[in-house]
Amino acid sequence: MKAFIKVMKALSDPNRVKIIKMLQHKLMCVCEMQKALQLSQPSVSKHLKILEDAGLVDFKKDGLWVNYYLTDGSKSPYVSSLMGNLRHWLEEEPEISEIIQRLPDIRREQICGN
Amino acid sequence: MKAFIKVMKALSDPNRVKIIKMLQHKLMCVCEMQKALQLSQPSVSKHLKILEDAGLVDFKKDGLWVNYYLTDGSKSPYVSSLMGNLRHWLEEEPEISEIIQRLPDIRREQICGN
DNA sequence: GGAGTATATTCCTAAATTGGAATATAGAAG
DNA sequence: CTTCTATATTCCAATTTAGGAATATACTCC
Repeated sequence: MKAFIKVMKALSDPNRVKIIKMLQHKLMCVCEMQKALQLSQPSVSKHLKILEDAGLVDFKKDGLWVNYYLTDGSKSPYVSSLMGNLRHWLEEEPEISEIIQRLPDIRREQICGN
Repeated sequence: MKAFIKVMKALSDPNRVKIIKMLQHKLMCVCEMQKALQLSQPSVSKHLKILEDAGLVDFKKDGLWVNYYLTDGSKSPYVSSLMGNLRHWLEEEPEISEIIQRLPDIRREQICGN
């Protein structure tokens, strides 16, 4: 039950859902998401921790950068099912599609260091 | 997006999930759920309102009783998908199965009026 | 009409959540 | 080892949430 609630809570915040939708398109570092979401860096980090604890995302460090990506959810039926559905869900939502459209213009080299 | 978040939030609380799981077995009135969940009556009513607003449950009045039941979710892909999954999800959770076991002994005639 | 009962709503409190500012950590580069 | 930079953590304020007590509403029965 606790695991299920954790996943639901993780997906109960618009910014976290946006993170999931962005990661469907590419692996991203924290500062790229910060730029895309227009949030403070600590706030993004905290959202990512919640998503990680729920088993929705994982990361690999690459020097100073921390690259986040979606898990396959193989360890949890809740995660795998919801992640599958989220591939097509919300695609038409303006809030989402606008962010996705801007994604190609967000590159870490141009953002970080500010 | 708002509709999606509403559904996720509705399913982010253990007591509300328990309500959903109970309603999979039978239509219930508020005082029966109150007994099963060991919660105050206002608290149960408020949970039910949140579930209703999310499109997960609906009700029919029958005299003084208000009978709640699960919607088919035909108006929302999020609801129909999650409700489908919740048919088999959490069946093995002790928190859930214990409540389900006690369900047959909970009859409104013996409860209400106290 | 009035009394009684099941449910909803209001009001208040405690706890959880979200956000940013400030600070700490980790790794790269000199 | 010092400096710089990307990220994590801590701390605090504002908002939201969950709970119960008190109250209001709706329906039944007389």
